[in-house]
Amino acid sequence: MFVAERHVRSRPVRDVCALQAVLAIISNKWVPAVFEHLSGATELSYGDLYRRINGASRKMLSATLRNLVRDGLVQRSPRTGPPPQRVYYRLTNLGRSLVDSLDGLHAWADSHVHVIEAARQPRAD
Amino acid sequence: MFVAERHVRSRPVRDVCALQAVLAIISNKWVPAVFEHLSGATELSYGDLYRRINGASRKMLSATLRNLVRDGLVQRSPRTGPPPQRVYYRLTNLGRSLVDSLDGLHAWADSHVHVIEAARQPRAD
DNA sequence: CGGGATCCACGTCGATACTG
DNA sequence: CAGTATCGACGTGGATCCCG
Repeated sequence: MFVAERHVRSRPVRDVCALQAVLAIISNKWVPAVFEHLSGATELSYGDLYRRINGASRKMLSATLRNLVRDGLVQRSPRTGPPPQRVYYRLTNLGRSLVDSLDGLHAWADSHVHVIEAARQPRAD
Repeated sequence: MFVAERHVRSRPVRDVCALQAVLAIISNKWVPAVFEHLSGATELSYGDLYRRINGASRKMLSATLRNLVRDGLVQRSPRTGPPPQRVYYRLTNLGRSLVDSLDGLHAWADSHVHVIEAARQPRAD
């Protein structure tokens, strides 16, 4: 896991691994969508998320949520009651702080992604 | 590529795709390390980077740099001169702005990654 | 020195079908 | 409603060898 731990003299390389670990989490295809929707509501059921996130299969949504719960970013709250049982998901405080920290990158992406895609054009495709 | 473009009524979902595109770039294993090292110097040669980034094969470093150049985040400057030819890489302005925007997430990762890993423990590894 | 070509292992993602 | 099981497609990453 440790990418660079030597030659740490004057320059940063403060902890690329931590960043990598977080990137590994949020770069899973449906994580950004889940974050986006959960940050816009106090809590959403599995079905709510499934309907809102277009394109994700149930399996992928389940796996995504399970991983986020495992990492303590999302809280799972099953409603043990009448037959149509529902499971609600919400961001934990940790999850919200991550979404907040992601905001800067999010804004950058919104305003610069077109520049990147434009730079890619010259190479066909 | 477009994950969520429908059902954009009142809630955000401002542009998850842009974020995903950027995440797809920076979540490539050696990108964070390359960014880190290039942001700590005006320019570094291929060999410099290869020596600094421990664990990366030449192939992966090449591919990583090629992609970053393609996306306009890194500039490639070959030194056409004496036999031991060298190729220098440096961040473009676009690349630097991305690294800057990544700083918030980087800081978050440094201070919270241990919490996440602690949360993961209970499930045996 | 700075790469590219090839082959292979592995993980992610998707479609489908099935269960409590 | 809320998932799990299985399979297959694809992409990333790594090792090795070769080239200018």
